[in-house]
Order: sequence, then C-alpha cells, then structure tokens
Amino acid sequence: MKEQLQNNYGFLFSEDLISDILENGILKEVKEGDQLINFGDTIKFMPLLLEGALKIMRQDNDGDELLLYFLERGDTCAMTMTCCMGQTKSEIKAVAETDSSMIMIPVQFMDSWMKKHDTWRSYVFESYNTRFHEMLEAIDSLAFLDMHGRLEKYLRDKVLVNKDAMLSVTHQEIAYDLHTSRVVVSRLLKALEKEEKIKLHRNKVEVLVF
DNA sequence: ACATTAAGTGATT
DNA sequence: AATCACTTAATGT
Repeated sequence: MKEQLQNNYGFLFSEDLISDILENGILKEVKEGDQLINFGDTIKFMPLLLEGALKIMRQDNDGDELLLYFLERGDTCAMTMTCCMGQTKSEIKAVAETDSSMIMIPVQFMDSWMKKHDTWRSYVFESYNTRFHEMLEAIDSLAFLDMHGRLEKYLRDKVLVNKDAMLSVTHQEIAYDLHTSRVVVSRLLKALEKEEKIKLHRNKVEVLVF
C-alpha cells in the first residue's frame, strides 16, 4: 500500500500528507462489478484510486441509469467533496468497472487536511476541476452527439480504462449504460463492424481502431 | 435434446 | 431512435 501510494501520488503529495494517509486510510480492494456507492448513501469515505477503474452513474426516478464517466488511478470522487461539506446524500452510484484497489479516507480528515497540507488542497481543487470537465464532456455527448457518436465515445473510454481492446460486455449492458435499448445498440454495433472499426463476438466486443 | 440467454432483423411509430 | 415481434445462434444442463 505504501509503494502504490508513493507510485501514484508521490509526486503530488508531501511526505507529511502521505504518512497521514497511511495512518488513517483504509485499503479497500473490490472486484469487477462490486457496488461501492449507491444513490442516497451517506458518504463516509473519500476514495483514492490506486489501481483499476470505477464507473460513475446517475440514476433517474424510475431507477434507470446513465453512465457519467470513469474514474481511474490517481482520481478521486468529486461527489464526496461536495458531500462532506454539506452532509448531503450521494446523487450518484459507483460500481467497479475492473478489479480495483483504493485507499478510503474518512471524510472527517478533509477539513483539517485542507488547512494542514498544501499539496492536499491543490489536489482536491485540481481533481474537482477535472471532474467538472468530465461532467461537461458527458453533457456535451448527451446534447450534441447522436447515438452513433455516443457509442463510439463509450467504446473508446471503455478501452482506455480497461486497457484492453477486447471488451467483455453484452449489447444489453451497453444499452443500460447509454440509456437506450438493446436493439439500437445491436444495430449500431453491426454498422461499426461493417466499417471494420470493431469485431463482434458473443459477450464481447473487440475494438479495432480509435 | 432441451432450455436459456445473447444477438440479428424487418416492420412500425 | 424506440418498440414489437420474431428468428437465429451460442451456451449451459
């Protein structure tokens, strides 16, 4: 845990901060598909991703879901930051996209560390900023891209976080993430296969270009 | 061999 | 782009 923290955050965090993290953080390892945070949960920990990726989703009143963005190593969750200030409940859901490990920092340290550690404050502001940009990207993709474009972006992102062009995913799962129907996904994927951008297998999509 | 689940397709809105 | 209705293909028991 020490080494992983050094490797991923060593260049960002001061020695003091790293020892504070090691002292108070809890190492958590999750498997692909594990749910970390659900809609309405009270957030007690702030995750620092060491390895793997999480997918962050929004949920509507009927329980329908929509993927917002992926978190990777070096990232943290912006939702936790707003939550620990106002004691609000989570408005997002976090699921492990791949097997992941992270350090869970109890939120009560947020406040004092902001004052105590310059490097922590910068990190928090910095990641708040990048999260905000990811959010804008998600909005852009909803507002300005058609399904075809959204699907391509989805596949691109998914290949990036999985570090593997062979995606283990069904058409139905993609449909849930993009909040559309399986039939539409199947058709668009078929079209992409004809363009020779991807190759289709059962339960798998192989991304050839991007 | 049969049931189940994933994926492909035409037609309609 | 969504939905329906149906077919075909792959996989598990």
